[in-house]
Amino acid sequence: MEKHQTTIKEIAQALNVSISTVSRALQDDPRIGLRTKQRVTDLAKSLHYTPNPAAVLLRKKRTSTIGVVLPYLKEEFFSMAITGIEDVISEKGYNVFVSQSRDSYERELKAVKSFINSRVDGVIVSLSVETENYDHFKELEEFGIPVVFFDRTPSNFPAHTVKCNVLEGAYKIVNYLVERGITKIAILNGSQNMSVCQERYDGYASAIQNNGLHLNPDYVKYTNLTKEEAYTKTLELLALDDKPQAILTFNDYVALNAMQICKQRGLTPNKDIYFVSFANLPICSYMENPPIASVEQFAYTMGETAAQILVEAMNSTQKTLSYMEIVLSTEIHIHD
Amino acid sequence: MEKHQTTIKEIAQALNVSISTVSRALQDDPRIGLRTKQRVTDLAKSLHYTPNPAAVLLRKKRTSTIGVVLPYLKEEFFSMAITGIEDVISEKGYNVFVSQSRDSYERELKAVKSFINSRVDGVIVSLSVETENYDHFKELEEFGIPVVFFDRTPSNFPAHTVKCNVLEGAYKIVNYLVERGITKIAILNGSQNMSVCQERYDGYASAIQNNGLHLNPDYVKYTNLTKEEAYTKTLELLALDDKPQAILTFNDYVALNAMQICKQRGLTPNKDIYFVSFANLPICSYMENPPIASVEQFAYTMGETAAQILVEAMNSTQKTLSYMEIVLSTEIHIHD
DNA sequence: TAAGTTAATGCAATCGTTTGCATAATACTT
DNA sequence: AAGTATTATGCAAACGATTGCATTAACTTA
Repeated sequence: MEKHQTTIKEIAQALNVSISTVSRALQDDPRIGLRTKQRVTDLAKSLHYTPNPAAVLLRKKRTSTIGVVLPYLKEEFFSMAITGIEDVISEKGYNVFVSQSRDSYERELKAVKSFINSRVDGVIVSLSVETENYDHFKELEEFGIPVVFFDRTPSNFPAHTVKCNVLEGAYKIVNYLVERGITKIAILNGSQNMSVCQERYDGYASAIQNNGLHLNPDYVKYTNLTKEEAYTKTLELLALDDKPQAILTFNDYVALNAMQICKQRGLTPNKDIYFVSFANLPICSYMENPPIASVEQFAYTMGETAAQILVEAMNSTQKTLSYMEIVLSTEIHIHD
Repeated sequence: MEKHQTTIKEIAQALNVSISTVSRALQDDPRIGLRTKQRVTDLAKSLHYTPNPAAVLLRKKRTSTIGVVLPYLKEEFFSMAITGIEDVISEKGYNVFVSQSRDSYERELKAVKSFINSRVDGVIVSLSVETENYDHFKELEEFGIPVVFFDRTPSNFPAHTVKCNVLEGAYKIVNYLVERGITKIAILNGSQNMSVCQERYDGYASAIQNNGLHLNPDYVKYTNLTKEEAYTKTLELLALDDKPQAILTFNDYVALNAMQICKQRGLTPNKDIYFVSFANLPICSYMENPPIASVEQFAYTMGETAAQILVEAMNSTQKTLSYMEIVLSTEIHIHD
């Protein structure tokens, strides 16, 4: 295997100039004469010269690579965010490493460690459900690698963050239900330790209370985002004497699973029991009875924004003491 | 920014030994005494030493990184394949770069070029619909970078490939329909220039003919996999005087789009007109009326297999003259 | 105890670039 | 024509690791 790759040295020898001249010519350094520059670039092109990234890194200490860790690639929300990140980052000449935590703390940790080993210039993260310890991100900072969190952001940990105004979204969507005369509303949330879940709950709770309704603790469920828990918690809700008329779910995937179990119990989702959800993913447009309303979270924009902040952070030479916290506003989509 | 990172040299100075001793100690070279080895590894650990990948690469000429280019991350088929690739490859100590072509030849080309620049050790590809020219893969080979294709493999281009026995799958699923008494079967295929599409057609055609049925050219449609073409070609089928009773689609996404337009025309999919499809993606389990049968393609296994072949190819020193062509057998799932 | 082994460590070149500091070549003044 | 800018190039030392070869220290053994 191992085919030969042209080096700057060979170009120098072939042209009978020094290595530094070639290097400078290729960088369009004004010190190099036009004729020489021309000869160098011509030869480089014809030999398919490509600078050895290792050598460049060794000097420049930049890999022009960023790492992204997120729960699941297969969730449209994340793959759309990736696309946003890619579009911004690749335009700036960076490469992207993507790693899935599959909602496991262990895997997230491993991914971050491996990003440190490969000396990425920056990292974008959306936390796994399990993550409660943030030491691996502290370690990144110790290595001088900036980090930006999006959507699933840490709580009580200072960092650049990008998220949606989940509180407002939850508030608005509950309001919408109440306006339609639906008053018994449950919430099938994510894990308690995720700040987005806290905010969802807060929005939900204040909408309930501002409408003079009773905040029923039986209506509040948390899940670890697995299909199993979506099932059991939904069944718990259905088993209540005073069944809820509607369920606000953490996201469309939780909604899908909850709806599936409802069907199995003979209930027609969004007829017998309403669902409202977060994300508004394209897959929902294929559903027979999709959630009647959802909070759009602008995954692509989130990715873009996170990437922009990261690029800034990577380019600023001095250590940042202040962090950016971007909150994008949400939008409610009615599906009927 | 730029925090300091421990080097082998610093460890050497601190311990008053030579750089080479430290290097060897860390590699557990038998030449180094046990006491020294212990002191070195201890100090390395306490200083959070991590070898500089650039320096290692410069000597070893291996990045321990592979690149993956595929159409869409958001398609479950591909994200499952990625997971298979990741599992194999990360166990062998490699990192994975993922890039989406979004079914554009341009983007695929760019991704491959950037993989060359960053000197990945190997590449796994599933072609974009548009790709008809394979020069960028030839270039990879010129750089000594092995390539493995999966699922969407090139035609008339010698290479390592992993795919399913699409022909057999198509044959079996058409047979299944015929057994159920359905004889007017159309095919809504992908692009003509993809070999998997050719095979789908061949399986379809021979099943039709072996059952003594008429191979109606009006029933054969090709699409570029966009939603729009799924719509228009489905409408063309619906507009025929002799409407098909069932449609075999390229994959579940095409099926979803085709079914959507049927609904818009007042037809209930899988009641008024049957669908059978390829892939058998998890999302289909959430559908009201999913395709009545589908050909399972084992995305995860494909990813795993492709990764294994790549690892082998990367480790073999001499240039391979023969290529592996793995054909996984398919399985038919009946959904009613 | 001198000679011969063996075990442990060090030297220095190398990988392909970049870059600060010379130096050489040319052009510009007067 | 000699002195001074100006422009174009080259030298050589980094960057952080690996590795073939040389060297030193320690241990046997007769």
